Parts: sequence; structure tokens; C-alpha cells
Amino acid sequence: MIQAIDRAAKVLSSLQGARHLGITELATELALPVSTVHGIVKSLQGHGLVAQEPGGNRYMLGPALLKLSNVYLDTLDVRARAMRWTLELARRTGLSTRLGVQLFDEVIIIHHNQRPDGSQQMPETGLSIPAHASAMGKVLLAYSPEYASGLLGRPLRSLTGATITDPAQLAIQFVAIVGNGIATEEDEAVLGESSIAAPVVDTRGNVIAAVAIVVPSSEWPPDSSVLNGLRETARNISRELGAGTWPPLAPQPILSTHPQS
Amino acid sequence: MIQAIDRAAKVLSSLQGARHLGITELATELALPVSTVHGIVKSLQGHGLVAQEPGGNRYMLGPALLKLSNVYLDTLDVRARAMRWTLELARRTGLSTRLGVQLFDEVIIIHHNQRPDGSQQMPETGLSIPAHASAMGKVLLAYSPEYASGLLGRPLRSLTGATITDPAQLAIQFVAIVGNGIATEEDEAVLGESSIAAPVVDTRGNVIAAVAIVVPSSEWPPDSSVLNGLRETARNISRELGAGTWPPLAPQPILSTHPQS
DNA sequence: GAACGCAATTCGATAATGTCGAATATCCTC
DNA sequence: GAGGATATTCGACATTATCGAATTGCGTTC
Repeated sequence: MIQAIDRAAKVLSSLQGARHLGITELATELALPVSTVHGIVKSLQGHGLVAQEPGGNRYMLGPALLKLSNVYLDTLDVRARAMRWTLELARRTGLSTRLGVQLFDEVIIIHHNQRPDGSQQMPETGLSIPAHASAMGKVLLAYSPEYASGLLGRPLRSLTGATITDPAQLAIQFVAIVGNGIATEEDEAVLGESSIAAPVVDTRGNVIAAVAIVVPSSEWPPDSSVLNGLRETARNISRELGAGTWPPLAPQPILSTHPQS
Repeated sequence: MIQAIDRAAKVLSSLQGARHLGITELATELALPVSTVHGIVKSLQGHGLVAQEPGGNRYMLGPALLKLSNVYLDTLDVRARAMRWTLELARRTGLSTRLGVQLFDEVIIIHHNQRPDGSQQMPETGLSIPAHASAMGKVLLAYSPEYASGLLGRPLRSLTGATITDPAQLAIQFVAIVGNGIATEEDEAVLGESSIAAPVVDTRGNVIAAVAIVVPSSEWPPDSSVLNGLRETARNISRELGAGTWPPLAPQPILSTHPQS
């Protein structure tokens, strides 16, 4: 990992958390000399990745990120393919649907269909949710055991009283998820909101995304038509991506203890 | 400018243009050794700014950009303040409205209100338009003459037959824009679409964004109620940001030829 | 209105760091 | 199954980023 780039990314990350920061504040946060941070920030600013707060000596994230992110979304094959299916699913179930991918310990929502009841709802594309507190996250973790085992080693944050932070409990859920291709979550990220999710698979059998339906906790558990709709949607998207089987095969079993020969 | 960061940004930029690239292709494009590019890409990947194309040896932009960009939008005070006014403007005029900021030679749309006629329209937030071909861009350039003069030195790209690429002609427009606080554009970016834009000013009198109304070229020129609506909207947003006067004062006159004493 | 103090910025010496070419591994094609 | 091309690893070298000190600029106080 190249040091300067690593540090630059950390600067972006800090600004992501704090919104507005001065050079000195950044330097403190990253435990680096101010002049070093200054150089990094100016370099990022030169590419529009960071911007000067209007009329101030503080810095914030820059507009180039918006342009890049727009291209990122356009680049995603899954997204383009999935959109019509999740829209259809939202229509049929009357519920809001999501498509998400993994970003380290989080799931990030790459597409969102609002509940078709005409009410005013916040667009969710771009939102991130800790993976362990999200049905989509659980799906993604269940199919990437190497990553999951790392995550379960660290302490997990509780978002609501209902967030499951016990590694053992999560591990059990993962097994169940791989078993039937469906993950659930009850009030674990947001009170009053629960969700169910299913994996999206590509040609080579990798789980590359998750589809979810958000169910108001008052309507929990969803009836089986919702569940079947979700399954069907995940299968349709996966098929369109060239996947062979759905639900996907269990991830390669964790290598047993003997050295690979 | 720190070399490694500069190069990393260029990698992102290349991926922005080409969507999917292998290490070798990137190396060719940037005229750098493959191993150097490899190091850069892996560092970016380590932060989710770049991602491996599923099942491939090629790379694309990464999901972290989406998260960053989302925070960027939330960070923007102008945007939060302007949203209700541009919505109102779209309602009153029956036309689509935009809010944009400058990103070097382009304007990037940070908020978009669809035409309220219920038709299906593409969301435009995140789109970028060459500044010289956009009414918002002309506003922003007109009020930052140092930048504008640099831009006019370089050859300008023509997007439609109607794009104005003659520096002299643009310079004349800039003077007019500063004069009455309104810029226009007729088919210069997209055929069939014209627009008018006005500056948004902050406390210190800086033009930090532009508001625009998109007018179908078949309805051009817009009648004066549209124009007044735009003026009023720009003034309202600016006032909410703490601006004193609107339209903004002319930018500091270009220093005359004698050396500053 | 002047002086203080803090924060941002500039500068230059130092050595740590990234860079690059060659070697190796891996993937895809024929 | 062999060949070519591409990605990846490795290590020596010198370029390059880093850091501390000095300077500038700004906001705040008296």
C-alpha cells in the first residue's frame, strides 16, 4: 500500500465523518504533521476531490466525487440489469426494495425503489448500513466467510436495541442463510423497519450483490408471497447475469487445517 | 502536488472515462510502468475507491466513491437551502430546474427537479456539462474571470452545432451576464434543450453556485414570468445564505497592467 | 484601530519512500 | 497442452514525500 495514497484516502475518510475540518484538525485526527496533511489536502484539492469551504480555511469533500460516483453507478452491470426487476418487485409487494453491495464492513445501497404508495420518501441510494445489522449485509457476509470471520472477530456496533452483536449468533444465521438463500433482520438497523434479502449471483457463481425488501416491523413477518417474490427477483437478476444455479452454492468450505498440498 | 496522489487521481479519472481497464491499459494511457500503476491501483482498491471487475483482471471505480459522494451532497449548505426554492420554481414554471457548481471546466449538477408534468425523466444529479456550453457554466465563469480567461485560452469543444466555441463571443456574453445576472444558452449543450441561469451568492459575495431553468427549445424564448421566477429564486437562495446584495457585484475588475504596488 | 495568538502556508534538508525493470505467476487463447 | 499476454511480486536505487522551522495571513480581543 502506497503511503501517500493511503493517507489521502484517510483524509477523505475523515472528511466523510466530520464534514468540515481544518488542516490542524485533520492533522490531529490522523496523527501527522500539519505540513504533511497540508500537502495531501492540496493535492486532492487540485483534482476536485476536496474543496475549500466557501470563505473559510476549512476543507470538505469535493465535487469530483459526485461525478466519479455517477460514473460508478453507470458502470455497474448488476445495477442496470436489476433495476427493472426491483421496480417490478416493489410494485407487486407494495414495499420498498433495495439493491446493495458490500463495502468492507458495510452494505452500500446502489439502487432503491420507493414504496409505490405515493408517499414522500427519502432516496436511499448511496446510504450505507453496517453489514451485520442489515439483511443484505448478512447475505453478503454469509457467502464470503473469509471476510465474515474477520468481521466477527471485532466488536460489533449496536444501532438499535435489537442489533445482533454476538458473533456466535450471527454465525448461526449465516449457516441458515446459505441453507435457503434468504436473510432477515428485525429492527436491527432502524426501529420500525425490518427487511429480508437474497443473494444476486454472477456467471462464475459469486455473490456480487443482494436484493432486499423493506418491511415495516408492524407487518412482520411478511407473508410468503413477499418472500417468494424476493426469491424470484433474485433468481431473475442472477439469471440475467448468466448465473447457472440459484440459490448459489455454498461458498468453498473453509479449508481444513492441513496445509494445502 | 504530491506525485503519488496526482497519479492516483489520474487513475480514477481514466477509469471514469473508460469504465473498465486492465493494469496494462491504464499504464499505457498514463504512460507509466505497469508495476507503478499496479501499486497505485491496489492502494486505491484497499480503500474501495477502485474495485476489481467481478471475475476479471480489470478494474473499475469502486463503491467507496458512492458513499463519499453522498456525504458530499449532504455537506453542501447551498444545496440544502436551495432545494425547496428550486422545487417551488419548477412547480410555478412547469419546467425542470437545476442547481450546479463549478468543477474546473465543467458544471456539475448537484440538484435537479424534474418537470412537474409527471412524465418519466432521467435524474440529472451528478451529470456534468462543459461550462462554456451551459448557462450555469457561463454564470460561474462570468464571475470568476481569472479562471475564465484561462479557459478561453484553450480550444473549446463543440457539443452541438450551436455550441459557442469562440472565446471573443463568450467574453462578450460574460460582460452581459455580470450586467444583469442572467445567462442563457440555446441548444448549446443538447439539441432541443435551452436554459437560463442565475448566480447564487454567499455571505461574502462570492458566487458559489448557479440555478437554472431548462426550457425546451420549442418554447424559446421563455416569457418574462419565467425569467422573473428565476431571478427571484436566485435571490431567495442567496438571501438565505446571508448574501447582502443580489445580483452580486461585478468581480474585482481585472487588474490593470501596471504592477501592483 | 492596533496587537495578540492561532492556523494555514511556504521552504529546504534529509532519508524514507515510491518507483521502476526484471523475474515469476496466472490467466486466457489457440 | 503449449504459447502468449497480463497481472503480480521483488529488490535496488534515487527520486520524492516528509517533516520541523520559519513566514504569512486571519480573526479576535482589548
